[in-house]
Amino acid sequence: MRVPIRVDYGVRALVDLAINGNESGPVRSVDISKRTAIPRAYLAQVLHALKMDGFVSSTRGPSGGHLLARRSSEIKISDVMHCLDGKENLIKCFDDVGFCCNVPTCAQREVWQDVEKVVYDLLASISIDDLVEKTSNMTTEVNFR
Amino acid sequence: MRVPIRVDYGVRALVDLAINGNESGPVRSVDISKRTAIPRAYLAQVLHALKMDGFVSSTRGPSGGHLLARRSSEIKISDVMHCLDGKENLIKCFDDVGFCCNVPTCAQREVWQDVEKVVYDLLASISIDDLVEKTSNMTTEVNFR
DNA sequence: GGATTGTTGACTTAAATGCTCAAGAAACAC
DNA sequence: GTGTTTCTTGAGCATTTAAGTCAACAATCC
Repeated sequence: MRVPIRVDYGVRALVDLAINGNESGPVRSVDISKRTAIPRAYLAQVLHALKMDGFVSSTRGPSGGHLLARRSSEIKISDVMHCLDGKENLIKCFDDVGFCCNVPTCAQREVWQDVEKVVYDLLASISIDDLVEKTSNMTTEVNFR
Repeated sequence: MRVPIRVDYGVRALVDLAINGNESGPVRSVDISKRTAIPRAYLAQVLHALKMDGFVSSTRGPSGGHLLARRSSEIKISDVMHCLDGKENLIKCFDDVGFCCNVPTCAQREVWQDVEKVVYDLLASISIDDLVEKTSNMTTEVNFR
């Protein structure tokens, strides 16, 4: 069980946008890439996906770039997960009828559904803003060393 | 994020062993395969992995087969998960230092660790025996229709 | 010896993942 | 207009992983 790095990239990009965007105008994806160490071209794809789901807005041309389209406190990590990890389920037999559940009694189906729920509930309790806060605390600690 | 079907196979096989094994002697993997709809050859691999981690025992030859090596109430789903989903982490940067955390401030690392914990805690609260119970309830319901 | 069962390793296929590249399209400056 | 800058979009690529098959082998029992 593994979370695709692309989801982590998405979260990182949004946190970066929350910190460096807004007042000072759009943020170039190249700059995000430099700060977050996410490969340029790949980040472009991630940002585009985030745009399609309404998390960020973008403008082209000089002084163009990306901005958060919602308040950072209103973007939950579960939303980002859903956007970037696809709409597929934790295990195939959820949607693919007859894949594994051609067996009349399948008790563990419910287990996997519970796992999915527990993960999404946890991620729904954390917003981009929460991570911004945490990041700024970490930075402070570093400065005080 | 997806749970490998092999983990589900493992759980199903163990539930089948708990139901059909024990008193009546070892259970042939072919029989498990027929009842659970798990491909024969693949099931053999799964059973072997389960044996290596001490969940089942096996004997060869005629009237050979597999048996639970522990009580079904003492096998947690989290154990099976650990056995069959490998010892890798939810996201690469956990172990692979410098993979994504070359950035000094990485707040979401902790988030992914929490997700991992929450999943394992849930799976640790469910035993093979719990699933046997649930299965027998399901079967009863079917019979009463 | 012969049938039966698990063991083991090699192999195949298909899909997903992470990533690059290049041609395009909008926006802005001149 | 031209040119530069930025995002957009689709194609393509390399690697890994998952799921599964197969065949030779080893142990066990009759």
